[in-house]
Amino acid sequence: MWGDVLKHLSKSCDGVNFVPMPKTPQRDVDSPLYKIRHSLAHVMAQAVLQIRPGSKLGFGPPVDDGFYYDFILSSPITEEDFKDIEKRMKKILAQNQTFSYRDFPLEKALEHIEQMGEPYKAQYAGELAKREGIESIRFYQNGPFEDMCEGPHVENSKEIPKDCFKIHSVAGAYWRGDHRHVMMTRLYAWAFESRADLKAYMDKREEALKRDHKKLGKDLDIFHIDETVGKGLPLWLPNGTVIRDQLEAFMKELEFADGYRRVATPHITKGDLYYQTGHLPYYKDAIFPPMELMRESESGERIKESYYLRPMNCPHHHKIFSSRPRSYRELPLRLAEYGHVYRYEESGAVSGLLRVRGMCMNDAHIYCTKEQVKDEFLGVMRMHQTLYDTLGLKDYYMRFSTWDPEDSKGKDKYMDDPEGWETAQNLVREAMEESGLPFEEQRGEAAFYGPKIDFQYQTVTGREETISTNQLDFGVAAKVGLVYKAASGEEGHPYIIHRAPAGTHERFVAFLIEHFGGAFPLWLAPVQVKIICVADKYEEYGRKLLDEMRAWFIRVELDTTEASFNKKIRLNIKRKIPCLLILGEREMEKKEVSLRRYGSKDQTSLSFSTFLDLVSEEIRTRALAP
RNA sequence: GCCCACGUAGUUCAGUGGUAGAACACUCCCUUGGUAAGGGAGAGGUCGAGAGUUCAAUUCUCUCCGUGGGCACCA
Repeated sequence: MWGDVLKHLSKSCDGVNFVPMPKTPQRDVDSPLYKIRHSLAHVMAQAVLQIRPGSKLGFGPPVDDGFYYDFILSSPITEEDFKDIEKRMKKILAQNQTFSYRDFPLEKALEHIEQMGEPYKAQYAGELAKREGIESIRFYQNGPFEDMCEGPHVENSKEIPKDCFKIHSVAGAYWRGDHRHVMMTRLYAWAFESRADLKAYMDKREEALKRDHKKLGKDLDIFHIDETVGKGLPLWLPNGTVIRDQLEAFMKELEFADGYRRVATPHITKGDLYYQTGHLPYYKDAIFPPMELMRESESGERIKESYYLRPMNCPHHHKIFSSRPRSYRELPLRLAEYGHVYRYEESGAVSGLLRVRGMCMNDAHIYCTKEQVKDEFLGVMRMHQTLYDTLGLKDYYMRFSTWDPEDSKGKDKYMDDPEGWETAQNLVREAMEESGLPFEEQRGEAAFYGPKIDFQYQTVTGREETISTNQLDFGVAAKVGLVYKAASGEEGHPYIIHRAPAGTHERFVAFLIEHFGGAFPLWLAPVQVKIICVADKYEEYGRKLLDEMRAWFIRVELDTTEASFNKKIRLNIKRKIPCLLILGEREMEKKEVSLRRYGSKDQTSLSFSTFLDLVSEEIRTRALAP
């Protein structure tokens, strides 16, 4: 049996059929759809100015499913106004307005925008004017509406179907995406090339929302968030705990096979640790306020001790590394822990299981030499591959998150060591290029201590989140004083890989719920087998099978409710249980079971022993489907 | 934290300036049933919390808490 387990592990680590999706398709600005969306944004602005004269304009670009426009409104707009705005937009479209543009040389453009009385546009124009290579600014006109805009647009509003768009939400958004600026009102609309496309999109969306982990989490009794416990502090119900435990068991196997060593560390720590590691300044906004205890020293002095709920596991693991002198012979040292961490996320950021304040992370730190970095980094990528392949996760892309020294918002966001950044980023880039894995670089998304590969996934509502991460830390070891004795006899600081292929249980399970629509593969399903008897008199046979399956650690239940047979079938299908076993006269006589798999209306009869073999094998191999 | 919306039974939702209703779930009784709702009865709500307006507030106003969608944030 052990041989089997190990065979399975090594097998699943072979081969590269890792085919992540590219990020959202690049926008083709010359496509009809782009022009339609962009033009509709101008039309919407025109309509909004009709009902809210004196409002000022921000930006109004196309987005993946439509467009938006930002305004400083003369008086608020609510959902009740959407119909009116749409009606006015349709009227405008019917006027067959021509979209035409003029290019003004800079000086004239600035003068012109001043006359238009659009302070935000004027501010942006002023910035454009200072940029190199810009000699003129374009203004688009349709009907009475003029907007500073690069285009392109449709030639005439009659090209836009009157029923291909729908305003769907109003939201606040900071001017230029910066929270230090004024908050504008953003109107979002969906827009497509035709009514049929719009309808298809809306139907698909409605269908997707049925998979929302918050809805399914409640329907399937996976987790509960109780406001008396606290915002963002989910309680895992028995069903959800099964999923966590199975996932955790899988990761522990993978980590064992790759030579990780497990550790266990406390959830709290004295503040001194964070002062030593220098984490505190970077995290102070996201940390729960410390617990403060007073104790008395021998001399009667009152001494204050502060304990923090840890926002990350790294410093604890670093202390394990430094608990005694280390030799290069011990590297790479891989310390793994499914560790609980607590972060005081801002109230507006907390959402379902996706952004929480208490979470459990599939964490590990690999301490290694510079020469070992590439191999170790790729080893982690392979572990991701095994996990993702096993779960059938495909719709993600890999983001190479690098630092941006020019980031005006985050001057203090990164460690100040340009050379270190350069080296670390090159190591990651080389490793990734060697592996042939596709990735997209994004500046300004790095961790404070180094570059990383983030696995970006979309929720059913279209929000992008990181589910897994693989980070190369080049600087903390020196800062914290982590050293090893090199072969030369000199001391060196290890590179540290921080990695979490299964992210946090909270977010990862949220994605799995949505990915599987709540119909989990057998190995993850909270209840794997449900026995339904046609009549009470077969329950004894059912109980016998139940006991036998339990002995094999199969999660099985016997339906003893008094509901009608039909109703039992219905309720158990609604719970998305993978295997329903129907027992009656026929089955009992022949020592058989009738099996109905989730998602199929058909059923097959087979001997109980065959069923047991098949189910066990399916669970053991963590198969996605029978 | 900011913008908008929302908060009524376990769940999904209806409703009202004169202190509430449906369906499903739950409990009990009848039904002993072969593949997605058998029949009946019952129980269940400080209408998120607090304050204000009013003779009277679940309903109107304000504050807080929570939820959803955005924005910002995301070690």
